Amino acid sequence: MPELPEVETIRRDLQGEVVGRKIKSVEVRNGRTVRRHPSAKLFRARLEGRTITSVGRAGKYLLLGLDNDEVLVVHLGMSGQLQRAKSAKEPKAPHTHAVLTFTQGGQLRFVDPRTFGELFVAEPPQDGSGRVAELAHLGFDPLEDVMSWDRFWALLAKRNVSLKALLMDQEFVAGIGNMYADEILFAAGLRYDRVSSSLSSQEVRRLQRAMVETLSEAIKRRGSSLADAQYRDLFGEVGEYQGQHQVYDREGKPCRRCRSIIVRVRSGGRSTFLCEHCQV
DNA sequence: ACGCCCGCCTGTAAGC
DNA sequence: TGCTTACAGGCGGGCG
Repeated sequence: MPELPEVETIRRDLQGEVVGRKIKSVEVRNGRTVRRHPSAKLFRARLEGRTITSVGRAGKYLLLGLDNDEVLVVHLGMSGQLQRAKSAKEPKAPHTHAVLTFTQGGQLRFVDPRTFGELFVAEPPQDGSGRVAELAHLGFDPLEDVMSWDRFWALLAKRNVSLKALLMDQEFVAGIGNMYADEILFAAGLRYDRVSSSLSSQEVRRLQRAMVETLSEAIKRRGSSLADAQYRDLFGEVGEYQGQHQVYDREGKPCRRCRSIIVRVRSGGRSTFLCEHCQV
């Protein structure tokens, strides 16, 4: 399940692969993928003939800047993948829902078995924030928007939610999902159900540090690929960070720090993994 | 304000 | 072995 580290890995690879390329044609093979648009035809018309000028990211969204200042937004959802094909002749993977063909040859393909992902073209950002209107709700970026710990503390103090709910709230901080929320909370030594406003200054500092370091390290290892909804990068390769996981998907295994057994609890239909000894 | 549920999806794996 | 069921979860919406 692609979260910030996986999306950032793809963003960095895309930069060298698609910037400067002109979109010759667009094929939409599953209309659900472009559901924000009235029709696939209108989606295609917004892209054909455009050149990609930049590749950005906002939370879990990829932002492909176009030469008319519009933005192709790519959201991978649960199971979305972008695949770089050197030639149109390469066989298409099952669930290939959209294909961009470049004038210089080669394709960018969107593959998404569970179809939670989507593509849409957004109007140029209007308000000077640099953010397209559809993504205006997103909170700060944990890696781009560095803030002092006391400002972070002030943000936490305003809320009375569990730490896990807060970390996963895209309107608070953008890019963290179920998996990295658990890993960050382990690294911070904090339980998922601690109320955000109850943290001491030391705990706030630990949380902020854990957030930045966990996500940075995961990017260095090119993200996490698990058995379910295998994340793959632009070239079909798996990530390596799953080998570093401390708690996520490690139910029943010994904590790498204290050897206690990692437990799984369920709430709201979601799993949380934690070490009850290391996280207080 | 917040917790929790549902619906949207399909591949995988566990259970009978 | 073969069928059924549960599970994975990002996100938007709704309900209490």
